[in-house]
Amino acid sequence: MLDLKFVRNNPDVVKDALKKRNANISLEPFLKLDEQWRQKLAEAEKLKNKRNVVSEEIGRLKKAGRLAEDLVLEMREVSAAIKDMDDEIRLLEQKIQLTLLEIPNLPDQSVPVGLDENDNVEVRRWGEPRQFGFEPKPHWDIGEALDIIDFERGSKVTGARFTFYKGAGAALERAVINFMLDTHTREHGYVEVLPPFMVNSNSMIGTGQLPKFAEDMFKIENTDYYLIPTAEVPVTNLYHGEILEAENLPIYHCAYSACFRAEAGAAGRDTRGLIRQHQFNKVELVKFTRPEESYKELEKLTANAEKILQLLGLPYRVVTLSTGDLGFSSAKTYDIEVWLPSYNAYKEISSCSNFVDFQARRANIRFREGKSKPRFVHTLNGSGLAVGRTVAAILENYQTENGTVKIPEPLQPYMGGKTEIN
RNA sequence: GGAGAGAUGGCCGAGUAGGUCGAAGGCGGUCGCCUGCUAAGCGAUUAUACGGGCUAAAACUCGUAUCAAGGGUUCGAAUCCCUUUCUCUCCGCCA
Repeated sequence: MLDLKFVRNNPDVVKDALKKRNANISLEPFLKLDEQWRQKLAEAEKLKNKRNVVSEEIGRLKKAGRLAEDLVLEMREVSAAIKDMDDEIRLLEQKIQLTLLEIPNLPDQSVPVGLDENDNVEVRRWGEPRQFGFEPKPHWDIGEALDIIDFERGSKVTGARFTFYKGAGAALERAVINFMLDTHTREHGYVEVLPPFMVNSNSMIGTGQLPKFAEDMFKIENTDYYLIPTAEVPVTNLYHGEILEAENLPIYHCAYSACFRAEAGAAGRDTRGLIRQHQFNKVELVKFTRPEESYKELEKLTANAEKILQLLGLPYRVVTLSTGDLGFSSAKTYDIEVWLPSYNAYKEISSCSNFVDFQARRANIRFREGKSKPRFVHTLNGSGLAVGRTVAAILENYQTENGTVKIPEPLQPYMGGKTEIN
């Protein structure tokens, strides 16, 4: 959420940002509502002041043993008027709030202006895509042939885009999760959190999934709970409504969770394999920082995620998302894309974003430095990494001509010393 | 699921026969004094949000709101009533 006062005082800056994002939102209704609201508020507050002053007077008179019927009668009417005005004001506030909640974040100056993902800018590459001496197979064929991934039974038991991992497949998934968590906690200084996999709507508003993107999520019937689309939601909201100690910043958390996405509007995309599932595993990195440090921390967070791919020996590239491809809450995002032979392309495996104070304002997460007023922290997060896609990348990049898969060295201790899936 | 108790400021904790309570006291924080240094001590100060005024912006100032959340009674609610949420204790159930 943007600062109400900022939008009021800098409508042109906001309009310009919306244009860069190709967001079709007009600010005019908002500005008009804000004007109305402030006027009504001033009127109501004047009346409330009168009521307070006179009520005090009534108390004084009664104590002195005098009656004050005329004043009581007058105040009865004033109170009724106040009630009506408060109703109007509340209605205006709700409208303003809703508008504000649906305005996306302002892109950072350094974000390339563009229409869509085609305008994303490559920042760097690591590793060389392997030259196969044979026709490489896609991971869904490898997984089925080795009997370690079962797509068909996933569909039978639940539905499309749900999958069973089996035997060495399940073990590999678990190994990747543990390897990532251990690396981030031991090497990169993150404190592990194991969050709830459901959150209430307030938390979803805090990180920006609601009110705009309700159709992307699974809601639990007859409750206010949603399945989390990412651990970002519970972990960022960990400090919802809190004032943090400045000396404790930055706070680094990493978290494993299952992630649930309705994938509304993704029909026909990535229909085969592990790439686009309704449920997948992810290790998430979340940071709370001082405003001055957030962009430096974004670089570090991205590097932490890249490190996993380097250790696993998976080629990747990093791109800066253009204004047209930037997520709703983000001010700047780097996508890390891993090389997938089946796609003959780099495919997103991590998204590292700086939300600046956008989420912090929604979730009311602040910090206090000495005696100064509380300020909003900056929040960041990134996948460190998407586990299913990592497993897919391992299967494809480490496949052998005879259909087996070599296990990357760092994962072998997590697989009981096993070096190959066959 | 049943019965009961509770929710007050950064923290702890007073305050309920409604009235000057944004809220005693303590802790913590900040500033000053004192002390060879540290500790201790003394004094002062210390909520947040929003709106208006004044500003380049602050500071400042005026006002409003906030004692879990929402509603009600009343001229007036931290205090009374209702609903919801959460916490704790006991019982039941359960991995």
